[in-house]
Amino acid sequence: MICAINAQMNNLSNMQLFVKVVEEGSFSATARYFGIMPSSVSRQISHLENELGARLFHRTTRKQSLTEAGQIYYQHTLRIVADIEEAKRAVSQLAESPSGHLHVTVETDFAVTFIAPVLPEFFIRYPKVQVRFSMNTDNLDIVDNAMDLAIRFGHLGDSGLIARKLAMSSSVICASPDYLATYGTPSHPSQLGKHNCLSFRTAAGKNYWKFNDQGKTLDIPISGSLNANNLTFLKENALTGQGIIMIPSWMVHSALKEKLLIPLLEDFPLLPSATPIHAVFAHNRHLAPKVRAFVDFLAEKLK
Amino acid sequence: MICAINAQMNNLSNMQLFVKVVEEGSFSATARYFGIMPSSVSRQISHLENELGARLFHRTTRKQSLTEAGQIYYQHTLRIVADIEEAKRAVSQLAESPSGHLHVTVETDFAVTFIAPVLPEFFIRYPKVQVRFSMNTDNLDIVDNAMDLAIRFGHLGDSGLIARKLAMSSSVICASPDYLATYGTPSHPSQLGKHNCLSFRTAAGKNYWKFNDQGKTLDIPISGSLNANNLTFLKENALTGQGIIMIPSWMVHSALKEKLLIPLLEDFPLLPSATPIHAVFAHNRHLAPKVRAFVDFLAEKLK
DNA sequence: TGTAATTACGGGATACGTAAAGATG
DNA sequence: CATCTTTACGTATCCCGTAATTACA
Repeated sequence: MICAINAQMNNLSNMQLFVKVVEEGSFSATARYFGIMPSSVSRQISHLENELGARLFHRTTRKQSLTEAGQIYYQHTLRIVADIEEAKRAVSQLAESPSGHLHVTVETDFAVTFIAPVLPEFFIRYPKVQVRFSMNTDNLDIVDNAMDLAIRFGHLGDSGLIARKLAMSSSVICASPDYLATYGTPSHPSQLGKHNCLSFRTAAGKNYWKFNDQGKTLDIPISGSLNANNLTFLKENALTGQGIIMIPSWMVHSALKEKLLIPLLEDFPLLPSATPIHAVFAHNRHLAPKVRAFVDFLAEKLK
Repeated sequence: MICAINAQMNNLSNMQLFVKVVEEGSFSATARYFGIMPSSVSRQISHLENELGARLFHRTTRKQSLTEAGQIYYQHTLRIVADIEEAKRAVSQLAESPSGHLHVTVETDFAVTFIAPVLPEFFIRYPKVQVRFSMNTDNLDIVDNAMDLAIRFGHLGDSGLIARKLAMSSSVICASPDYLATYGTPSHPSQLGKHNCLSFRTAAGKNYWKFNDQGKTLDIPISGSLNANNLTFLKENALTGQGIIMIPSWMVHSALKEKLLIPLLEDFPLLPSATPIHAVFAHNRHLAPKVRAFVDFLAEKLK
């Protein structure tokens, strides 16, 4: 069967057809315009008339004119068809170039450390995107909160979501020179039990630090005077000599360099050796360009 | 809008479905509302997303929220759906009760004699109908001139049109007493050739008057000083004694009664004995109530 | 475990194009 | 006679509902 361009003209709404017939003043001309058979035009107009319960055209085989009902319907449909086109255009624009509002949920420290520095470049590259960050200690549900993107540490609780690895985050054990001068420097993980360990509280609530001691796994129970769910807060307390912390390296990069914090137990690698950082988003099909652009951008910058 | 039973939901546009899903916040609830399967809702939304090239909902199997594209689309479609309903309503109203403008083409004299006297009652009965008369000597093309109704004498040239007989019109031969006193009273059709016959000119241009002479048909060629395409004009000339006219009885009803005109050759019936008067309109299906009302009204009044 | 969304699948309604008929200028 | 609308008809397509699957509370 030969059917011009598209298999089914079903998508071409009766209304669009009707408007075109009015403008062309001919069924045949309209059929040629859309690349369909005149019989289809005739049937679709008839169908429309049946639905409305009113004749739209006075017509013979050679010419036609609008009935009053047809005139009224045309006034309405002309606007409707234009509005439909406009609605498609508005949505498709979002689907074509990165633009619109991008909602991201991310842990504060990661945002401050990694995202903030590169955001200016992102905005220059994608001026039509506006980013709204939600920084929460607990993982926000992507669907509940209409988030386009989440940046998650470690293993992913979300299933059915697309995850793209942005970077690996390795942690380090460290303390301030003050603290070490006062309480001593541990030379083996087992000595941590006697120290004041400032621990980070995830939603899961981890109470152990794991080490690799020459192939053996050491599970060291941690205790201390301070437990918090904010890395910056932990770091500040370590800097003031409150105790020993395990913290992502990137959080203390400059502090280590400036000897404000001293790395500990470097012969006993932490387990897992590194934790992945993922960008998590809801779907692969029809992924909004704004999301793709941001994820690609972060992946590039964190490479 | 309750659509429950209907076999095919094809008419239910994707847009209406989308709007309902947004309002309900659930695919299943929407399916229940429309009386269709949840799988249909899922597929139709997916189809819509494919057409638009953008995801409309963030969703898991339990809940959903609008994407930015979805929000924008919703703003548009909400209005569009309302406009579609309004367009249907506007047209259907015309299709339900007699209302709107009714365009009628009719011969002047018939309108003056028969229609004008009963119009007040018509307007009382159908106050929402406005009638616009086009009085032309030649038959107006119904389609070309977007006429809803034509009132036609004699045999119908229009084919493919619906005709409803309103009345039979019989004609009469007559002249003024003055004329007859001056030129004599014909006692047989054959004598008409010697008289001044004022003839009516139809589009066809009839040059004969036909009589039934005891079973035999007489074709009498007509000639005279006056030929016109207006019955009132002919009648006025007859009244002033200009000649003999053949004219519909109803045109001269009172003139005959008041002896201002005298019937002639009453023993020789005219052929055809009576001419039908038809209401002619373009279609039977979806006949607009305003048209049906007017035709029924005329048929009732001319009964 | 119960409910919601998705996907595969089969049957039936739908809508297309072809073709023929009717109408018109 | 060329062109336009309409209708009949056969077939390809689409869409629905059923049912199985996966995900989530």
